[in-house]
Amino acid sequence: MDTQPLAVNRLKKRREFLFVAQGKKAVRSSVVIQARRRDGSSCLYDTVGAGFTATRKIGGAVVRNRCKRRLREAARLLLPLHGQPGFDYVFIARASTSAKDWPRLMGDVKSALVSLAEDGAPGGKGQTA
RNA sequence: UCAGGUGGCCGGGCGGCCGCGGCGGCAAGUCCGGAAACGGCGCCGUCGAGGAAAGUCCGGGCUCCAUGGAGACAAGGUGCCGGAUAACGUCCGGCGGGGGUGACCCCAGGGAAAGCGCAGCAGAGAACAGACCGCCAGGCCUUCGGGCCCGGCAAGGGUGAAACGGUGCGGUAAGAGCGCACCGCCCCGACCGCAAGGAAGGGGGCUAGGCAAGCCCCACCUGGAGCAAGACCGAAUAGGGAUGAGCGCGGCUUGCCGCACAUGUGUCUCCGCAUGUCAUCCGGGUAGGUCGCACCAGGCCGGCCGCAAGGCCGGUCGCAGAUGAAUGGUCGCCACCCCGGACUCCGGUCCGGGGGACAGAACCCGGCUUACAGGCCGCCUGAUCCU
Repeated sequence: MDTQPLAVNRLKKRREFLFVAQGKKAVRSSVVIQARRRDGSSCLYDTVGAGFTATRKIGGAVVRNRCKRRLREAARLLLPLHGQPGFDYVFIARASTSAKDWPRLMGDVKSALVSLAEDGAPGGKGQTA
């Protein structure tokens, strides 16, 4: 239980997204979050990774950009508090992400992160599968 | 004032709190990530989406590939004339045709006496037309309603997208450009215009049809692919080359096979298994990284030329550069619009609630097309009112 804020770095490569997609996921009405523990060899245990996705199904480029920005802001505020060190997260926008009230969107993100942390390993040592 | 036409412009503003990307300056460490290439970390300043950034439909710049020159053919595109432009299928000014009382709007608008082809249905007849109903003279018959035969005709009806000129008068048995007037059409055409084209006037009794967005003919244009272009740097693994060291025998297809041998391993032998080279360097090159990458057919202001598109000259400004993709998230206030309520000196005031479109640069320009809440300005037209 470290109380220090975690450093967040962005996932940018396609293979990183595919890797995280093999992990657990938590579904809320305005967001889907996937999480997976990174490989032990190259792991930095004081950081978390974050990536953002909005499919074409959500809307045009304007809507998808807005969804990713809102999720990015939510992740910036919540991930250092509720993310698990050594894990990578992928935030997937849903149809209601762009129009959801900001406090409710934050609530969805927070509860999804918390349930992923409980599900996963107490103390950060559990299996990813 | 109402209705309409047309050209242009805007696409909310201000402020908290938190955050992102570029550039410049200062400051930098035995710092962080990475094998490396390279990237990152602090502070200050500054800049940071659109009129369509969209669709990717044209035209260029730029890059690589191909290419001796010229022509022919094929394929695709363009299609009145003149101008603008780097260029265009764009723009401007004209011409012709069509629509509208008008401002104005719309038009793929070359060629149908080069050739082929097409015209469904309806209708009597549709391309060197045709006679169903109908009209008329004569003959015959008659139950006096009309019918039949032979000939003349195409005015009227009806069909159609289109029926081989229209209206009127004359003419005739009935009719017909048969004759005449006007309109239309065809041919010639002084003169005007750079041209498309216009056109006074003259002649012709009317014949010459439509579709080229069916093929075609004519004129002109076009090499291909695209910034994931392309250039540079550059792991691991496999394979290639060079040098040095190592290297037994036999076979041949000359770098492979077989045997032997060597090395490693299990305590040693037999036997079994594995390897048959090692070191250094070079080149190509994947993941990855850097450049390309933002200063130009540039914006604004003024002057001159031009009806205009636009051109020339001078001044001034520096104006996004991301790459799982920055330019934001959130909360207030104001302005605008709509709805409800209250008050009112009928102009508004106050309170509450709601709304703000289409849409996100991706190498860069010039256009086109399409989408769009709401709003502003100029000019013009037609009504109506007042002076």
